[in-house]
Amino acid sequence: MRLVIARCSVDYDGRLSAHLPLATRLLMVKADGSVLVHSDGGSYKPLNWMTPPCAMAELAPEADELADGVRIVWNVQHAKSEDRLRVRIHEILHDSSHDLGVDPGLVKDGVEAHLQKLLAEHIHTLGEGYALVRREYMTPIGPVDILARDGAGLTVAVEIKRRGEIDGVEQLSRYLELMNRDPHLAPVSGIFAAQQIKPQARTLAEDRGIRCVILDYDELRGIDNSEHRLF
Amino acid sequence: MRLVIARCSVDYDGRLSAHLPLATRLLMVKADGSVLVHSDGGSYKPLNWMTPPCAMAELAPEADELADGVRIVWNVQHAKSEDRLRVRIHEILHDSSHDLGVDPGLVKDGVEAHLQKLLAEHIHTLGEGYALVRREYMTPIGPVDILARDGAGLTVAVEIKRRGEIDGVEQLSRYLELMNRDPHLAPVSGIFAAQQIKPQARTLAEDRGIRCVILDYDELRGIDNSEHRLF
DNA sequence: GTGTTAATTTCGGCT
DNA sequence: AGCCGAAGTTAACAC
Repeated sequence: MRLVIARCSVDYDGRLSAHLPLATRLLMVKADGSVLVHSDGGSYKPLNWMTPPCAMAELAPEADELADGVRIVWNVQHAKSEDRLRVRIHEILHDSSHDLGVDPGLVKDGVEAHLQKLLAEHIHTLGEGYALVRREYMTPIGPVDILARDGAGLTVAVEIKRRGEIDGVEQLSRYLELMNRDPHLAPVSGIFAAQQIKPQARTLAEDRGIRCVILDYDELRGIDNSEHRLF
Repeated sequence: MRLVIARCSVDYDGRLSAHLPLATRLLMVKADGSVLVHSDGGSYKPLNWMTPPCAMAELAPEADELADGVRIVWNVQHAKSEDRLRVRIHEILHDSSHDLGVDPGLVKDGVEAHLQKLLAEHIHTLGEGYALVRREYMTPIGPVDILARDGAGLTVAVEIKRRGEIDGVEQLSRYLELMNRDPHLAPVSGIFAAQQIKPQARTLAEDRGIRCVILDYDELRGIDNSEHRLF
C-alpha cells in the first residue's frame, strides 16, 4: 500500500463525471491497483476512487498543466470499462509504501440471517402451537423468510428485519397478496418480526392485519443456551 | 489526519459484533475523530470504522492483553450510541500526522437528474404523439418524475431510475393509485423507465399494467446530438 | 430534526 | 457470470 499526501485536483469520468478542485488530500494506492482519494473528514467513503481491476500510470504533465503548477499526473484506468480517474499532483508532502500482506478477513455476528435461523429454531416464540414449514419459501416475486403454521394449522408468512421499516411491510404485503391467490395456501396471515419496528411501519402493518413481533436477539440466543443446558 | 500502519486486531460492538484477527493494516484517524481500518485490497469500504461524532482514547493494555503481545489499545467510542471500536495494537510500523485543511468538495454531473432531463427533451421516445406536461409533478406523497400525455391525450406518469428495481415500481404504484383518485387526471397509466430493469421488477410492473421502457443514455444523448446537427 | 430516495453504492449468497 | 437483497449501508435533499 502506497500512501501519498499531496496537493492535487482530481477528475473522474465514467458512469458520471466528477471534479475535485485543488486541495491537500490523502491518496491511497492499494496492492490491487485501486486508488482512493480521502479528505480529512466526512465519513468512510472516499471523495473519489477507482475500483479494481485497474491500472495506474504516472505521466508527465502536458504543457498547459505544467503552466498551472502540475508536477505529476496519475492516470488510473479501469480494466473492464471506460472509467478513468485523473489525479493532477501539484506538490507531494508525504510518500511512503508499506507491505501489509493479505488480510484474514472480517467475522460478523448478529445480522438478519442469524435472526432468521434463531427464529426458525424457536418458532414457538411466535405463539402456542406454531410449527416451522420452511425457511426461504420461494415465490415468483422472491423468497418469504419463514413460512409456518399457527396453532390452528393455518399458514403464516413471516418477514424478518433487523430494523422494521415501511418497505419491509410492503414486501410482506406483496407476498401475502400473491400467496392468498393460491387456494392450496389461502388463507395466509402475516407476521412482521424485527428487532426494532418504526411507528409508521407498525401502523401500516396493523392497518393491513399484519401482526408485529419484536425480536430480542439476546433472548433468542438465551433460549438457545438454556435449552442446550438441558442436555 | 493521522496515518498508522500497525499489526493489530480489531473488534466492533454496536449494531452488530465484528472481529478482525491479528494482521497488518492501515489505521486512519481523521480530523473529526473518525477512525478507518483499511486492508491492502477490497474496495473503498474499510474493514471496520467509526463514524463521527466519536472520541478515541489510547489505553494501556490489560494484563492478559499484554501477555498476548498487545502494546497499545485504541478505544473509539461513538458519542451518541453504544457503538464501540477497539483496536489492539501489537506493533506500529509507521506513524505520521498531516494537516490537510478543509476540502472544497465534489462536483458531480451525469446522474438520474440527467436521464430525467434527457427523456423530458425527447419524450417522443416513449411513443408516437407523446407530449410533456411537466417534470417533477408534485403530489401529496412526492414528485412524479415526468407527467406526460400519450397520443390519445391520456395522462401518463413516468418513473425514471438508473436501475429499475421493485421499490421503484412500488413508488410509481403509489403515485398512480393517488392520481387515479383525481377525476381531473384519471385515467392515469404508468411507465417505468430505466437504463436497466431487473426481471422481478418487470414482472411486478407488468402485473400491475405498468409499461416498462429501457432508456439508453448514449442514444438519448445521440438523438440530442443529431438534432443539434440539423440546426 | 425526521423522512425519503439515490448511490461511480459495496457485499454476500445463490442459481 | 448474473441476479437479488442486505448493509454498522452512507449521503443528499426535502419537509
